[in-house]
Amino acid sequence: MLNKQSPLPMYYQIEEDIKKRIAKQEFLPGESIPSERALTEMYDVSRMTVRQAVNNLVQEGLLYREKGKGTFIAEAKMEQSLSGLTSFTEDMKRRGLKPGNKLLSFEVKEAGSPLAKKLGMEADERVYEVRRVRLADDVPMALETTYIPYGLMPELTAEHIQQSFYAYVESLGFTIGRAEQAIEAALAEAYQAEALEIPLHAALLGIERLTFTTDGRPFELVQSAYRADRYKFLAEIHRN
Amino acid sequence: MLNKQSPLPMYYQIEEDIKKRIAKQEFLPGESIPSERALTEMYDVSRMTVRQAVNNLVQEGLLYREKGKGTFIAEAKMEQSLSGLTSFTEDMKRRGLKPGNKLLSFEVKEAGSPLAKKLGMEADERVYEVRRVRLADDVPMALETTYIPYGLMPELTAEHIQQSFYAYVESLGFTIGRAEQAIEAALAEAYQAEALEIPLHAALLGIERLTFTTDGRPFELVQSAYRADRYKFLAEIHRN
DNA sequence: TGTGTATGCTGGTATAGACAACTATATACC
DNA sequence: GGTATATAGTTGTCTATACCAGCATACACA
Repeated sequence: MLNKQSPLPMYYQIEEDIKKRIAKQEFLPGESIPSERALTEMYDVSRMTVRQAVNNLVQEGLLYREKGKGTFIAEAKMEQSLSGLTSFTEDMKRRGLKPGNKLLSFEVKEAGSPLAKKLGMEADERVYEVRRVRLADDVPMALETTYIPYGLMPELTAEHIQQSFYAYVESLGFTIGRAEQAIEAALAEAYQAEALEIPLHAALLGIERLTFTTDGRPFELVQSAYRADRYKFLAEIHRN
Repeated sequence: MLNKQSPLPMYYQIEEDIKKRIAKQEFLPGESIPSERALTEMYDVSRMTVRQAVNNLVQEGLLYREKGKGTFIAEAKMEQSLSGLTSFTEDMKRRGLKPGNKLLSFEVKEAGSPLAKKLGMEADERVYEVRRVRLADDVPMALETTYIPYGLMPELTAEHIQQSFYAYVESLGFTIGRAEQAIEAALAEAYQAEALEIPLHAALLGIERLTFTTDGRPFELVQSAYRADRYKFLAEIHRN
């Protein structure tokens, strides 16, 4: 069942196995999974190891515990994990659309005061400014401007951005942690209407995202304007 | 330091103590906290207990770990915890505004097909429908319609809703778990413009929230239209 | 008929110890 | 001066065990 020699920790292998069995409908929503002590015997590990695996799945929302009764499968979610920090590309693929890109500009300029404050840098330091139209099934979906501190990654090229920026960031040894998002509604101005091929004053969904590494340094600020007629923002939140 | 007789678990007391010391700036952002073995001695508990406390704080985003180096304080967040499932009332208080309420209607009616599907019930079952204008500092902020399955809480009154609905739900023995939110932009229609005292075709932020108990049963569907000129939706998301 | 109560299950908390993997620093050597 | 190498400190993983608290059931007793 488990590979004790594997470099993958055993609690992780157990997680994957339980996920697989839920996916195979071996366990059904509302039913309980075997007790922790039973899993201890099944996987031949200690109970603490089982608990580490189960805790992670509870954290993800796949399982829930009830003291004195057992651990149960949660109802299936409406979509494959709404939560989590994803790129436009991942987001569109998940929705079954073909993601596309049209680069409008790629420049390095002085940050200026408001931007510098958000990105935790000095106003006279430089940032990359990348402006793009984002496409879904070849139709304009959003107008997006990304700001990245130049000092953090002086080797960055338009290609890195166009391919997988997050993968590039992680290849530099940063670990992507969390993001703060502000979402608001607005009316399309002339330049937005033109780029997105929509009427003037059509509804837009504006999303501003500030993304941080795990040690709390901001590394990108993204300002997007999505066509309201084609895009809904989906999120999942948990009670503390 | 810790009270070993307390009904509060020791890992929880340790969490609170570390939080307090961060708040007091005894530990500063970017600095490391004492090593797990040091904390083991300080609190006179086992290392696993310390790890349980620290793990929870890492989960909350207050700390982050680096293998082989230590555990560090994360940078302060821009606001007091953006994440988490909160009511309109809590949300407004957090923003420093005085929350208010104007009840438009409180009815029980047949769910009908689309609603029933979302709430996991039959189309001929009944739901509460509560329509309200939400105020902030006495100014209309949002138009809100809430649907609640009648069968789940047949004793519900307008007062429960007006005071603290979530507290009432939990007093019935349900545990509030997670919510799925869809956020979109729209233009104000006539009835919305009137209720919110804004021009026709002004921008609106539409939020639809489906809230579940921990065992996966949906118990409320809320459809809100917020004035875009006065409201931004803030969220925090984490990388998986 | 009902009502305790004992029992055996569940998850929750906590201990003490072990070794692995990773990081930084000091030391010895060339 | 530069480069291995040892070493000590860190978090990561895992074991084996113990007792507590909540829950359901069966059974004895009134």
